[in-house]
Formats: sequence, structure tokens, C-alpha cells
Amino acid sequence: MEYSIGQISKKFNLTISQIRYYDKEGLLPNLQRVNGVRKFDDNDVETIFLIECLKKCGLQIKEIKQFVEWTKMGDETIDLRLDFFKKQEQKVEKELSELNKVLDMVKYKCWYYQKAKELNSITKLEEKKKEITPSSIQNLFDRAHS
Amino acid sequence: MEYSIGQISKKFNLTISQIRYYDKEGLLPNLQRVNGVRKFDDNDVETIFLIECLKKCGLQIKEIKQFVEWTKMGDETIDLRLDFFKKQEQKVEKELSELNKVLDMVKYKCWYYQKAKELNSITKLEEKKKEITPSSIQNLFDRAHS
DNA sequence: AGTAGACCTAAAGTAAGGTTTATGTTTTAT
DNA sequence: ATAAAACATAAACCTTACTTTAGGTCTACT
Repeated sequence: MEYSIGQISKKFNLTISQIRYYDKEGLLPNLQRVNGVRKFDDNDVETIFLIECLKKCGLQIKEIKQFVEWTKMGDETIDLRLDFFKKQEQKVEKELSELNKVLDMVKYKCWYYQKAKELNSITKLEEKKKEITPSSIQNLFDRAHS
Repeated sequence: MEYSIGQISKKFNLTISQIRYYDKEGLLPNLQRVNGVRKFDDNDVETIFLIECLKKCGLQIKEIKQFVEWTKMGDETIDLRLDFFKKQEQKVEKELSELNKVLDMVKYKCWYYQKAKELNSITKLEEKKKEITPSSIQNLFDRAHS
């Protein structure tokens, strides 16, 4: 399949200028042009999908570019690319465990403000908190702080 | 307990100028000063912990500030704060499921480049890929793209 | 042939989240 | 008492990842 920049923009929910920016920064090395107009094929689509993944890993554009450079260099950079993804795996797993703690905190706060709403007072809640906090809720708080 | 800005910096792994910046932006409304020098108590520590959580939720400083303003306003904003955290809960749950897909993709890539390393060739791997990809690995790829 | 809509570039502008710099004060240890 | 280390401010500066602007080209349709 072939796509225009406008179609890619809709497919990935990216702005057109974002895609042009990624191209300018060298993230789309095999992109074809017809009379100056960009034509995206399935490989380019897969590249953009990967760029999106790597952005969600927290990588900067220039770090993603480094990876793209390695893919352009061929088989001699296979080891570098394997190490790269092993590092990302570690990072994402750590981030997931962090984000689970954040979720625990947010859930605790939901409980907290629900109770505050029922009592119509933060002060009253703070007075009663120790008695009325179920252990399941206390666990959320404790895990978030661990 | 009382802490200096330097101690807080180490405790949370934030730079001193970051903490001063948060203070300047109004994120630490109850912070005490002695001769102009900031003194952080346990409430401030808990506030900074919450700021860190909200940053990990993807909130901007000014959105966090809005929340801080609500806490300053007292019981009349309990409902707003409850809604705020309910929204964050949704957001973080969505982000967790996104990040799990990212992890699937990264794991797939780890397998891919491990095999490429064994074969010492991307081209050979691409030829054999369909035959040698275990379904468990294919599942990673498919989930990442779902 | 003309025009609307989608595409192009280069360069300037922008927002967020800080950092750096320059200068001065406070605290702590000897 | 004094010097070093830690603290303070204001203002300028920086980076990242875009967006906007201005001016032009390409494509499709009537």
C-alpha cells in the first residue's frame, strides 16, 4: 500500500508538520518522493509505528535517530541494536512498576476524597482517618510510598 | 522532621533549582522560611511526593498548580479534587495498557535482534522469519499492533 | 483554463520546564 | 572571627519538539 502524508497523519494521529519534522530529523530514511511529494509504503508505516513506540519509551528524537542510523548501517550494528532494545526492555519494565505505584497513589486519593465528600470535611476525615481506613486502602498508600 | 532544600534534593533526586522552580510556580504553598531559607516539614515532603506522582501522570506544572489551588481553597473544592483523581485514574490505567503494548514490541525486537545475531544477517532472518517465529513471539508483535 | 485542495520548503516563533549566571546572604565548622 | 559550604534572588539563557508563517508547487476536478 501507498499513503500520502495526510493519510499517515490520520492513521497515526500525528500532525502533518510532526511527520515532516521526523523526516527532516532523519527518522524516515527510505521515504520515497514523487515530484517532491512524499509517498509512504508499508515499511515506512512500520518505521513510524516503531518511532511511536520509542517515543513512549521516553526516548528523544536524536536517540531514535541514532537507532535509525544503525539500521542504515546494516549487519555490523546488530549487536548495538540488540543491546539498545535490551536496555529499553529494562527501562519500560521499571517504568511500568513506577506507574503501578502511581496508580496505587491515585486510587488512594480517590478513596480519600470520596470519604471527604461523604463527611463534607477534610478536617473531620483527618481526625477519623486512622480508624476508618480499610487495610486494602492503606496498602495502596503504602505500596505507592515503597 | 525538618529538611533543607539540599536534603530534599537528595531525598527525591530532584535538582535544587527544580525545587526552587516548583516553589516559584506555587506548588509548595505552605513552605516555611527562616531568615529567607526554606524549611521543609513532613507535609511539604508529602506534597513533593504528590507532585512527583502527578508529573508521572503526565500533568503539566500549571495543572498541578490548579490542584494545589483547590487544596488551598478548602472543603468547597472536595468534589473538584475527587473528579480530578478519578480522571487521573482513567488516564493512568490507559497509559499502563499502552505501555504494556510498548513492552510487547520491545520484547519482540529483542527476540528479533537475538535471532539476527545468531544468523549474523538481517536478510537471512527476514527470509526465514515466517518459519522460525514461535507463536509466543508472534503474539507479542500482534498485541503491540492491536 | 482555472481553481480548490493537498502538498512543498525555509525560517522564525513558541511553550514547557527547567538551568545558568551574577551577586549577595546565612549557616556551619574550625 | 573567619572561611567554606549552603542557601537566596532575578534575569537571562537553553533545549526539545514542535507550530506557524510566508510563499510557492502539484494534483484533481469542472
